[in-house]
Amino acid sequence: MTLRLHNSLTGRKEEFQPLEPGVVRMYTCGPTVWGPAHIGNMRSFLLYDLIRRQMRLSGCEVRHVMNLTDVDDRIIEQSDAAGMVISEFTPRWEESVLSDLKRLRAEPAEWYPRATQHVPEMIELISRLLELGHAYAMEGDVYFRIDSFPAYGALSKLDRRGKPVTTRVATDKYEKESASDFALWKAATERDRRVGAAWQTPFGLGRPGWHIECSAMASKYLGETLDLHAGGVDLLFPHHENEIAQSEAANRKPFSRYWLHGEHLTIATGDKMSKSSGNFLTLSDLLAAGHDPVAIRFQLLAGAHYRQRTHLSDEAIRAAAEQVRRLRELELRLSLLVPRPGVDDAAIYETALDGQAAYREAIDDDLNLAQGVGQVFEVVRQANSALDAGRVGTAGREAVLQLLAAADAHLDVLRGDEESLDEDVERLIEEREEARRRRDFATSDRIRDELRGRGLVLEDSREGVRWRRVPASG
RNA sequence: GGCGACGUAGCCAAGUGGUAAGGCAGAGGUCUGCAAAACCUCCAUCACCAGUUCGAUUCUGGUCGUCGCCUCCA
Repeated sequence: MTLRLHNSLTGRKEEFQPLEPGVVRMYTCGPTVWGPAHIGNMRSFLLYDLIRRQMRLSGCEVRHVMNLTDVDDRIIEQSDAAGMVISEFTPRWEESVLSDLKRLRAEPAEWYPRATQHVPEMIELISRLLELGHAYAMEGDVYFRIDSFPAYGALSKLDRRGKPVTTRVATDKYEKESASDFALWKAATERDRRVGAAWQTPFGLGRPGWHIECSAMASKYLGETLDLHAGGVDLLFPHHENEIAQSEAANRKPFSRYWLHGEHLTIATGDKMSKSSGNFLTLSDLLAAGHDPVAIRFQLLAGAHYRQRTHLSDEAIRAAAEQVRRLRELELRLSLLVPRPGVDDAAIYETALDGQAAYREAIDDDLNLAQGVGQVFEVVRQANSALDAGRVGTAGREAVLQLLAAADAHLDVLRGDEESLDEDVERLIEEREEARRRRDFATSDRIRDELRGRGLVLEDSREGVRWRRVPASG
């Protein structure tokens, strides 16, 4: 069974094969760095993480570009308001996004190119479009001529003939040939110059339009045809549609063979999270509320299929944390197990193998991690049951551990952050063990309650006492 | 107005033409000095209506509801 992905271009699930066997070229739309990324952005970025992990697991070398848009209207506004040039303003937010990604254990992309560092590539691309008649200059702006590209609309399936042409015209300064022509290059304003967002080019002093950076940087790092391009659904139109138009008009080659679009994370009411409207949560907000980043990762990745709209609630994140705990708990039990020689563990062995197959199938079916995780937990329950009954041997243990590892290759939640206990806490735990040996349960219970108040739960097991952190309380 | 998606138990959620995975929460048990953990049991007829079908949650049509895109946005 091979990976099948839902391709937005065709609206169907298709088998994924990279153009060059063994190498996957993927471009994913990153953030505009004018403020903190919100947790909905993170959902998309974790989708990219899931894709690249699966590609690597299937034996491919991954070449992954995620752009950082570091020049746009809001960046210019904010920089100007802060009395800065944009190159002083954006680094802080770049760092903020990259740090969030790290906390959520996203594998780093191979490249994080910045728009402002690729102006020459954009100039070249725009020049080619001008030469080929796909673009025209007008009073310092350069527009893409949509009528010159008949395939326009193939991705978004928008029928542009019937489209109302009102709003767009009103917001643009100059007359365009057609209302839906979009800007490749924008003449610099006074403010653009003031904040360092203006470049000297053959078409005049100006700055890039929104879409051109992706076309220019994608081909620079990955070539003219990508295997896969991903982004949030809100980018499908016009951003991705325009990328296709620019790239294919210039290169006369397909721009990307597969398009993946991740659904939105909504706010609790079901409405879209949006930076500009202010109704959004950041990773920092959730961490401040006491949530574990690993639980957030689990929920964003496996809480729902990526093409399903969903929202994060405290309850959902707590449920995810509990699932993570159960996975870790099982792994620990298995690792501590000393199998009895000759034990018959055929049942759990078979169950684990079936689970592995089911898990793999779920992932192959358009990265259905939510379903895959369901399969894993079916095995988790049975493995715990078999452990209770003493019916796990070496083969069974290995098979279950393999399943956990297979899932964790996507989830990446088993490994905990290294944590140690304060000395006085260690001493208290030791004292309690002493008391228990004396069967002085009053003392031992008092110590346990004391530690519970400090956010530590103790578990007595055959292998000794274990501890774990929980929200501190009484 | 145009295009589109979704509506499954308290919550998160998978899925299929033949009477609905998994997780969290909850209830009752087993185990335990007591707990915790683990396990066992219980907990939905899939928004509504009509149609197709031997049979629909899954297909078709309609109704209601929620949301998205069409304009900067993962």
